[in-house]
Amino acid sequence: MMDVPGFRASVEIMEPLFKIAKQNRIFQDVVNQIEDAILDGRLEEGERLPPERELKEMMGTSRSTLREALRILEYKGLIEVRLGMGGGCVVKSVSTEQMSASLDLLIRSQKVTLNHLAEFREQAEGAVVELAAERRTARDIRELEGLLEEAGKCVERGDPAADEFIRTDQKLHLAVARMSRNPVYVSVLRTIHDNIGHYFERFLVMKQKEMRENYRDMQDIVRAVSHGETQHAGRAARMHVRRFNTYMNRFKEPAQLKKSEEQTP
Amino acid sequence: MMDVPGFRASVEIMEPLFKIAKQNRIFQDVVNQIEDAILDGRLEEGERLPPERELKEMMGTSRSTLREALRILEYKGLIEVRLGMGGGCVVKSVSTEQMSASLDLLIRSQKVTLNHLAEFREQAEGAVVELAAERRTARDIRELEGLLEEAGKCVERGDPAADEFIRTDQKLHLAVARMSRNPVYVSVLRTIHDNIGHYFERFLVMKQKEMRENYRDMQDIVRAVSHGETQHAGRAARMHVRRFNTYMNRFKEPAQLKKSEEQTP
DNA sequence: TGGGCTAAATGGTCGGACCATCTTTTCTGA
DNA sequence: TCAGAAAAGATGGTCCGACCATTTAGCCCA
Repeated sequence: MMDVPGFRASVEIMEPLFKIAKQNRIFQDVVNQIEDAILDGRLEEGERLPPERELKEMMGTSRSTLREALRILEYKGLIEVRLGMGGGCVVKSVSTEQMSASLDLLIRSQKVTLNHLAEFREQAEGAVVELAAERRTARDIRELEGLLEEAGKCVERGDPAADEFIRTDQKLHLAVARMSRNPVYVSVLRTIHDNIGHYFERFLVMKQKEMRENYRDMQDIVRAVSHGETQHAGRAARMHVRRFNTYMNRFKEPAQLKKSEEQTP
Repeated sequence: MMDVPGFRASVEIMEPLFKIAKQNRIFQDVVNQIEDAILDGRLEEGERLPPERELKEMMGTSRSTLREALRILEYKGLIEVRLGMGGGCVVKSVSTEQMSASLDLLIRSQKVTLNHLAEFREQAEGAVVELAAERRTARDIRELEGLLEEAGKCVERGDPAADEFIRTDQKLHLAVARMSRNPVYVSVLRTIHDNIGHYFERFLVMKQKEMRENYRDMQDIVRAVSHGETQHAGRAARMHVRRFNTYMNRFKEPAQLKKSEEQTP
C-alpha cells in the first residue's frame, strides 16, 4: 500500500525488470528456489537433481507445475535435461548462450540489423585488443603465434582452406578477448560472432586474395599485442574488422532475402 | 546421414548453440511455431492468442505440453500472460529484458564482477557518445539540453534531489545511446545500467559535491555532442563514467555481501 | 443511476495414467 | 567364456480430466 520513498524508484525508469507480484505462481517459486540453490553453490555443476517424481514431493507441488519450472530453468541454461534411464536434470555452468539467444531474437524481430552489429563489433574489438595489449602474458603471446601459424598454413593451402581460415580468425579474436581478462567482452563478442556467423557464414566464400589481406591484419595485430603497442593494436583491430565488414556486405543481400531465393542460379 | 561438407561447421566451434536433436519434444515445436508466427509478423504486438483450451486443440497437443511451451515463450519475453477473464496470452514486443536477465545470471554466478562491467561500460559509453556527436539532430540537441536543465535543477535543490539527479543522468546516457542510431548500443548499455542499478542503486548516496562534479561532466558531454566534437565528446564521456565508477567502488563492499549480512542483528 | 453481487471466462494447479527413450542387467547361443 | 541380443527398469514426455483462483462483464436491486 504505502510507497517506500526513493527506494529503487530509480530502477523503474529503465525497465520494469523486477516483477513485484505474480508470486502467486507456484512454478515461479520453484524456479527461484532451484536457481538460488545453483547460484549459491548448494548445487554444483554436473550434479543431478532428484527425479521429477521425487522433486515434486520435496517441493510439495504437482508434477506439471514442477515441469513448467524445469522448462524455464532449462531455457535459462541452468540445467540440462536428459532422457531415459540414468537421465534427469543436470546442473549446467552458466554460459553466454542465453545472451546469444536474446540477441538473436532482437535481430530476428528486425530491431537490429547486421550493420548495427558490425559497427558495434568494430569498436568493441578495438577496445578489447587494446586491453589485451596491456595485459597479455608470455603464454598468451605463444598462443597467438600458434594461431597465426595455423592461419598462415591455411593461406598457403589456398581456397580449399578458406573455411578453416575463417575459423582460425575467429579463434584468434576470441583468444584476444580472453586476454582482456574481462569476461564481459568475451561474452559480448562471442554473442556477436555467433549471430554474425549464424546469418552469414553460409554465404561467406573467401578467396586467397582476401585471406592474404586478412592474414596481414592478423600478423599486425598479434605483433602489436605482443609488443604491448596499445594504440597501434587497437587501430589495427578496428581496421581488420572494418575490412571484414565491407567484405561481408558484399554478401549481405542474399542472406536477408527469403529462403526461396537462397539458391539463385 | 551424409555430412554436408563445410556447411555451418564453422559455427560449431564457438558454441554448441544449435541443438540438432530434441525435436522429438513437442513443446519445442509449439514454441517454434508461435515464435515464428510472432517474428514473421503473422501475430502482431498486442494481439491475443486464443485461450489455452482452444490453442491446444488447434495444435493437437495436450494442455500441459502447450503450457510448457507458453512458459518458455513467456520467459523469452515474447508473450505476456494475464490472469482471469479477459486475460490470456498477449504478444509483447521484443525487448532487452532477456539480455538483462542473462547478464544478471552471469553476474550472480560470479563469472562477472561489477568492475568488469564498469570497465566495459567506460569504453562503450565513450564509443556511443562519439557516434552521437556525429549523428545528432537539432531535435536531439534540444532533448539533451532539456535533460541538462533538469539535472541542473536537481543540483540546486541539493541532497534531497540526489535520487532524481541519478535518474536524470541515466536518462541522459540512454538518450545519447539512442542518438548513436544503433540499437545494439542501446540494448547493451541498458543491460549494463540495469545490472549496475540492480546491485548498487540502493547503496549509492550522492552528495551535492559529487552532483556538481557529475553535472560539469554532463555539461561538457552535451556541449561536445551538440557541436559535433567527436573526440572531445568521447573523452569526456569516458572520464564521466570513470568518475562514476570510482565513486561506485566506495560503495561496493556492502553490496557484495550475502543477504544474511544486510540486516546485521 | 450507482454500487455491489453474481456469473462466466481464463489461467493455475493437481493427480494419475500411459508412452518413449535410454541404461543396466540378464539371458542366450556360439 | 564371452559377445551380442533381449528384457527390465528408471526417467523424462505426453495426455486427460478435474478443480481452484482471479479477473472482468454484466446483472440486479436499492
